[in-house]
Amino acid sequence: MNGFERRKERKKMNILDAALELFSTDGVQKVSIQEIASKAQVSQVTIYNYFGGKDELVFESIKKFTEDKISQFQAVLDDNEKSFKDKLRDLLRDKNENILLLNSDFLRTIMSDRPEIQEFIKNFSEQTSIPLFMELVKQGRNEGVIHKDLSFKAVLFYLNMYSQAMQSRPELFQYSEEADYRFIEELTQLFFYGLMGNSEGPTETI
Amino acid sequence: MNGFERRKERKKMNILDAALELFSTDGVQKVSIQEIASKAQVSQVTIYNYFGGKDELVFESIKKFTEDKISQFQAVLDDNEKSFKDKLRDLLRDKNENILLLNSDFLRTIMSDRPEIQEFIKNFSEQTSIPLFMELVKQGRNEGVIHKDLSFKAVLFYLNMYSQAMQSRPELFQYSEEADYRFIEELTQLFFYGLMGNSEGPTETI
Amino acid sequence: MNGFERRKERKKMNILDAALELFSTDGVQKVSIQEIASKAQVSQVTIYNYFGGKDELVFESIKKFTEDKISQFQAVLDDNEKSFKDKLRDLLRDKNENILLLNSDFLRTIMSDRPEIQEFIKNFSEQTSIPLFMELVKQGRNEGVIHKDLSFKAVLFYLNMYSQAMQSRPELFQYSEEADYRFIEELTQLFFYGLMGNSEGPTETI
Amino acid sequence: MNGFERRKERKKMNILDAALELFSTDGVQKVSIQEIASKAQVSQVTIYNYFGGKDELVFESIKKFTEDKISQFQAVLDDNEKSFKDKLRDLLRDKNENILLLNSDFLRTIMSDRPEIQEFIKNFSEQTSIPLFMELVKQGRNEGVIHKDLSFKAVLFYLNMYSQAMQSRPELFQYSEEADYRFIEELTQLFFYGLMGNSEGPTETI
DNA sequence: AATGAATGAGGGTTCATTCAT
DNA sequence: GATGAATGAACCCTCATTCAT
Repeated sequence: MNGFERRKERKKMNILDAALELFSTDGVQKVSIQEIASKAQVSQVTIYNYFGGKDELVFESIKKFTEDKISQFQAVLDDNEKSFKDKLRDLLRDKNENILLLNSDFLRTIMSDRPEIQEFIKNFSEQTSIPLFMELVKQGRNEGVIHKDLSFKAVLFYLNMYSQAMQSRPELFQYSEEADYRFIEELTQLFFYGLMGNSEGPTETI
Repeated sequence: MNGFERRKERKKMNILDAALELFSTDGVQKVSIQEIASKAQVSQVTIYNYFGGKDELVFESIKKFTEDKISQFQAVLDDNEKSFKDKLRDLLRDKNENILLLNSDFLRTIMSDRPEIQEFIKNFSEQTSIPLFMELVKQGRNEGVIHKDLSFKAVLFYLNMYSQAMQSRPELFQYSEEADYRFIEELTQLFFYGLMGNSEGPTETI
Repeated sequence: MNGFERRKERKKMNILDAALELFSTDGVQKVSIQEIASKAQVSQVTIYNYFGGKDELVFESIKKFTEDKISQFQAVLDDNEKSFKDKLRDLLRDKNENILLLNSDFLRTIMSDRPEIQEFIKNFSEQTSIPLFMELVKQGRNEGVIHKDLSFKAVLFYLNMYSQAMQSRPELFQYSEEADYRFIEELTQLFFYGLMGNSEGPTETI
Repeated sequence: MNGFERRKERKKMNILDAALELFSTDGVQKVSIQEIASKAQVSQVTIYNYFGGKDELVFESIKKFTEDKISQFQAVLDDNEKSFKDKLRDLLRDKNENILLLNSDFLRTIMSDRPEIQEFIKNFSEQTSIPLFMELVKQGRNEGVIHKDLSFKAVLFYLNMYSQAMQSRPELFQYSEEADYRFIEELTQLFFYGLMGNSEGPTETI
């Protein structure tokens, strides 16, 4: 890749990063191309030259978003030293955003009236995201922390639910000064033992 | 209230209903005053006369939304015949929309850049929604289906999480022809006994 | 029609007049809505409110144009006192614009890529313009100035050709100070006797 | 001219050909530099390097257009074997585009607001086009098919009028399967004998 | 009181043109 | 010398909002 292409690629990334951030924060509809251009420090027209229009830009943003997420995911899974619980903790807590089934707020809003994007997400889930995730669940079963009678589908839904909940209230899970350690412990309890709890002693924190 | 005022009040309600439905479906940004006026069969200007502007209309819509929801909630709670589990089922499954902590997609998007609305939601939660909810949790504890060591805050978060997850995938929980009963049972298991499960037999479906 | 409607109607006419004039002069493509709005002394948006968009405005302009022309045409034809030659002179010379088959430059340019407009023109020609014109040709035949063996179609084409040519060079036909009377006489000769001419004496001027 | 210059010249021609074709078809305003560049398979900037800007490109296109036409014209006139009628037929019918007075639609639209182009056309007409044309008229007079009393100016106008009419409705004059031979004959009649016709028998078709 | 009419501001997009390699 | 990249200006259009009846 020569100098031209490298600079072009970098600019495209700038634009996509700017777009992604603004879209996530304010919603696709509300963000103007002008805003994105300003944030990425390019002219509006450059965005049109690269992406063709707002619709396509949104699409590309989503592609980048999912690819970024999945590679983070992959990185965690690939660490053969870690236990299921460790990996889970990394996935759920440390990453500030996470997509297992790729149905974060951001995506859901967009998908509503964009069939091509729906299609893309569906394919991506089935072909890339879910297979990866199955590996993780297998490990959890082998290590005895996922009940063997639970179907994969149910576990997927459950983990995804937790993942989303944590994303939507990240402040509750970060070990900040104000963090409420007891609260986190309780959620761990709930995660592993449910609402009725178990009679045994305390568990580690996820 | 005389005839004039009653007609005025009815028109206001028409407008709010129309607005709420459109806002929920398409997002606040995307819905134009013209659309709302058409749906409510009034002139655009009438909306301005009644509400002052789009911002105020959004605010009033949210107020109505929360009040509607809370009265549904109240209705369920007030039925002294029902057990905790029954009430929970009604709240989680039967209502197609539910707000415990009032942080549905719809609201979260709007709140982002509207401090007055954030304030309103916060106050409403603290003063109206959460107290109601505490009643429910108490009943659950008394009936032994909520572990007594779990803090109210944790239970609140947990239930809210389930509620949201069910809303985001309503198709998984409706008893339609294609419903996967085993899946629903499993989620019930997860709800009460967590990921590790319990050694006992099956539980009822929530 | 009340005051509201009358004012609205007048504004619509202002806009159509402005549009028509600019379109004729500079071409549809080149004229911006803003220009039309300025000339008609309304806001751009008013144009959108009335006509919906540029395409529709163009269409309405054409409709008005054809209707105006046809009523001028009708007025000439309706005068039962006039001979064929007199009417022809009025049609060809006095009116600065004339449409027999409605294929003036203006229209031809627009029609090229607008099937609905083509359709409209075709229908208008067949149902309104041509029938009127046939009346005129009949009179010409009866008065012996149109050779009886000439088909209607050929005469139509011929007159239309003259009409267009005169429109495209109006300065040659106006009785201005610089007018070249001999030239006009010659064209009359050509009109009635063709390139080879006849052996008889001079004819009147059309 | 060396290899470099020859290649450059060829590129210029490609560009002019592409421009001319697009301008004629879609109008100057509607055609973008990008379109021309694509059709001519060069970069946009090359067009700027060669021609300086769209205005100049339009001008050069017109020059090429007129030169092409006049050399076609010249070719027909130079054939000393052909009679006036034969030449006329070639000019009017066989060539799909023809400019005698150079006032085709294409040119007229452009000229409207471009004084330099108006000037060029005027000069070209007076110095090149019209003198050539006078040759033709002389031949017609000598062969007795143009009445000797008709001024050159009138004949010019007349032929030009026919030429344009034929261009604007080429389908009526092509000897296609659906051609209406009687119609063409009638127009020939009109051409030579005018609206009143002559008493003699039929004439050949032009 | 209620509404049809009117508009300023802003959004997405295209284009002729210049810059920089 | 030729080109991919970049842009200011302008266009069509929509929307929240105000005016005038």
